[in-house]
Amino acid sequence: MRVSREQVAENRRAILAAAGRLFRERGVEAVSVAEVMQAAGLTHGGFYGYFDSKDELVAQAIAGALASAPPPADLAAYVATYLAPAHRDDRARGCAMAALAAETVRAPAAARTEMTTGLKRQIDALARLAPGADLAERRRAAIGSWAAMVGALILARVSDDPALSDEVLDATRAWLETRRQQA
Amino acid sequence: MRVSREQVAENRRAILAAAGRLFRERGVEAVSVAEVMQAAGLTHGGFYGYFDSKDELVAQAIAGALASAPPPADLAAYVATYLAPAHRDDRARGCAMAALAAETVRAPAAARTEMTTGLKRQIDALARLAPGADLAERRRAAIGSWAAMVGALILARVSDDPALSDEVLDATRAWLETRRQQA
DNA sequence: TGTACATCAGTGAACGCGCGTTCACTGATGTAC
DNA sequence: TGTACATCAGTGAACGCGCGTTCACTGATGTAC
Repeated sequence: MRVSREQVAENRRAILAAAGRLFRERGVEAVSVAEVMQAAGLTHGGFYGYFDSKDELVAQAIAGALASAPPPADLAAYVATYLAPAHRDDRARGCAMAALAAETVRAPAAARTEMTTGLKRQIDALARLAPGADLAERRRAAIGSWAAMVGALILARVSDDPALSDEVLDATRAWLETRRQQA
Repeated sequence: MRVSREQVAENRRAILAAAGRLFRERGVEAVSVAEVMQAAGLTHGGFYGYFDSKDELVAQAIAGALASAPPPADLAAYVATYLAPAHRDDRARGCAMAALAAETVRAPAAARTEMTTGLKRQIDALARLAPGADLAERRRAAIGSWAAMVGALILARVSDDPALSDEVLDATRAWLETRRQQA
């Protein structure tokens, strides 16, 4: 049954949102096209009216998830929120780069390109907030801090020892804090 | 055809080594049991004489790959080697934590436990080398630095812009360097 | 040490299953008059 | 504005394929004498 143009636009949004959530939570390979469509309230057969392939969905879902992340405004607050247990425990709505960058290394070109675009945007945004005498120093601090944040979130998530997991978040936050105050 | 006890031990080693390489290079889900066995010079049917399941192989391959990594001796040299283009470009023989931690988040319990063990060992080793007034401060520096190293390697690998990829490695290395000199 | 036989590591066909993708069909939407 | 028909988004069965896993069989190894 044909649906209205508005419904088509809405369905497309629902598919991308469901894919963004499911991919972040369970990984791209572990989520089927049928699951994404069901989560969007549709059946799997209609998928190819929206996307040419699962690979195309992956690239667009990554782009959407990265673009929808709130940009950093205050550095200390951003770090505290990013390295919080609540973020660690909410993969489905959390940082798409921490959730998917490692597996995107082996993904088709389009997905890697979207991830690279998101990385550039994030570095630029953080460089505007980072301490430092000149742009080069602020950019270096932005890259180092962002690498530490992404790395810490991944390590905290993989740890099956809750105390170690919390320690990774707390220690990295404190370590970034003292670093920022020294600069 | 039955083979000697020495050959059995050798085959087991070959399977684990092949799995460690292939999993790091292409990810656990993208590598089949048959591929691992072929890379080890065997046929897939014999696999279940060595392991109960693919999940068990994954856990043991992760443990082996993490244990076989050379422990850090000199901090500056270790960071330089870890954040070098050669390491970024050699996933198959590189750091198993950078290659597999993110997807191990959703892996069966045994794999996560092995990854956690490797993480603890690495933090302890780095804490012995890190600068700091007391153990707590050295441990904080070890965790923050390790998170930055793992994060930077992942981000450098996912970037399809070679200049950005190099910059992520260089900037993180320089940033860790100045940090260490301040402490 | 040599022989006879039991053991068991390795082989490759086969299994059930879920995947990405295709397609004939349905019926509500959009449009021409 | 109302009607008739063309369009096309959505459905669900079906496809070919590769996966993890099983199993009957083979033949070299290991052992008992």
